[in-house]
Amino acid sequence: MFNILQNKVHCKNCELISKATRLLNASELDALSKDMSDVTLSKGDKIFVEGLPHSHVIYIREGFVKVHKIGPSGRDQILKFARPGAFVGIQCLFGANVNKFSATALNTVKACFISGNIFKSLVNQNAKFASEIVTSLCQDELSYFERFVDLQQKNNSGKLADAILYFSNKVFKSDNFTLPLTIVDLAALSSTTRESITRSLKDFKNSGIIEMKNRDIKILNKQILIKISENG
Amino acid sequence: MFNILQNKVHCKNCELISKATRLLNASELDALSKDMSDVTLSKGDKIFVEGLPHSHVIYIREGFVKVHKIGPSGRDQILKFARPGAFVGIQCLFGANVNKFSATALNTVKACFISGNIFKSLVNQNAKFASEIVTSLCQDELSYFERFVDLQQKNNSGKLADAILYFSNKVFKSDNFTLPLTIVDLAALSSTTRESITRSLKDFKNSGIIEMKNRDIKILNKQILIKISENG
DNA sequence: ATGTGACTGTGATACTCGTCACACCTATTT
DNA sequence: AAATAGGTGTGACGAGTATCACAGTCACAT
Repeated sequence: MFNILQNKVHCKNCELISKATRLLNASELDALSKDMSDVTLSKGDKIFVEGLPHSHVIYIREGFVKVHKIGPSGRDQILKFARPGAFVGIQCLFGANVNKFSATALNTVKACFISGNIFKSLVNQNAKFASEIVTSLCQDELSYFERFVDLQQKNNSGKLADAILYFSNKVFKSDNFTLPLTIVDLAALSSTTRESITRSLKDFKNSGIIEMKNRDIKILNKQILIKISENG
Repeated sequence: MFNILQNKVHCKNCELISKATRLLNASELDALSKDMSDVTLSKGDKIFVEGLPHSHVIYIREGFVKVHKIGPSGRDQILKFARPGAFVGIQCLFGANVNKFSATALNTVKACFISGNIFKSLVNQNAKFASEIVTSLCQDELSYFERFVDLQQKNNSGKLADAILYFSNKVFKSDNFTLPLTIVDLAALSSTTRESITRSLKDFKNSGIIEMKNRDIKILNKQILIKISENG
């Protein structure tokens, strides 16, 4: 459950300070630090709930967070993952006043809750900080464009291969890792169904492309996985 | 073809100045105005080509622009439309140094080409301007999220209904309008095929939901169209 | 030890939709 | 007048995948 730490560290001494925050001056850092709450969340905790009024921007310091949204058919869809160093909820703060998506902790997460007013005023008074935020929003949106066309056009195997390669290359930087997701999450990420993911995974195992026990994955033939991702 | 006007208007006198640009001070406005080129483009002209190095941010003053991206299967996909008042290419300027999407004029377009360096320096030195840019990026991204889940989960009729309702409600604010798109574009927008759009349109006509001659559309039963969009 | 709930595997079935092939239509060109 | 190109309509077909139903597994609580 939500656990607000008493002895929180001042932002200026935080070793996980973001690139943007580093550009704040002393008084801005003080204001931020005074305002923010340092929180530890457990697996499954909702950080953000779609539809509720927006209140805080969240800075992820540790852990793995899924950012997801309910579609018109009621199926949940993972938009992206937020990992240490990422802000969650900036889009809702500036672009709406309600949460347009949810965010859920996939394991133990340490995060800083920054009230929207403070965050907005920092953007409004410090151009360097704002510029850094612009940069991260832009990078975010570009990768989202990529995903957009990929998910539209690839078949289920291709989408699953993408997901596995994402974890291998971007997250764990290893061919041997433990998925922080359930099969249902994998389906929400790949925009397909639980059953289809099961079947594709079975294909991959039978073809000797991966080994998988519980959520431990070992990639045996990355080249084929890449081919499947490209041709799928 | 590209036609650079000689007698360009100073930005401070432009009646189509953007909300963000209005927040620049006199010297910043001068710098922007001195740098930018005022260009008129014809239908079909490419404003931006995916894969080429990024050079300018484009501000649309008149006309209708499609922003599109080639997917892994080679099919083109429309990410969004840019209309008067919108900047195109900010994401590529800050998030990459090559164009990650294309932009094409759908009719006669008047646009200002602003060199990337100038735009970046404005964001870096004027927090109010930057904040406005952040806001528009955020709004943009939220509407992508919406589209993202919609296109994943709706059937072809639902997606087509969405497209028609978009033009009726957001663009022309009328139930009677001329589509600025070909059927092929409609397919790229709805993330389906030309043939499927033809068939769905035929359904809509046969059911008395719309009338359509060439690209003139008249919505006869908007309620049903909304139902199709919601249930599709 | 028994129940409960979250998660996963799998078979049968139906249906949407993408693909291919071809015809047609309107401009514009030569 | 013929040729070419871009855009559109339509029929037949099959692959891919969503859906449904049910069974099995595991962890945890009572």
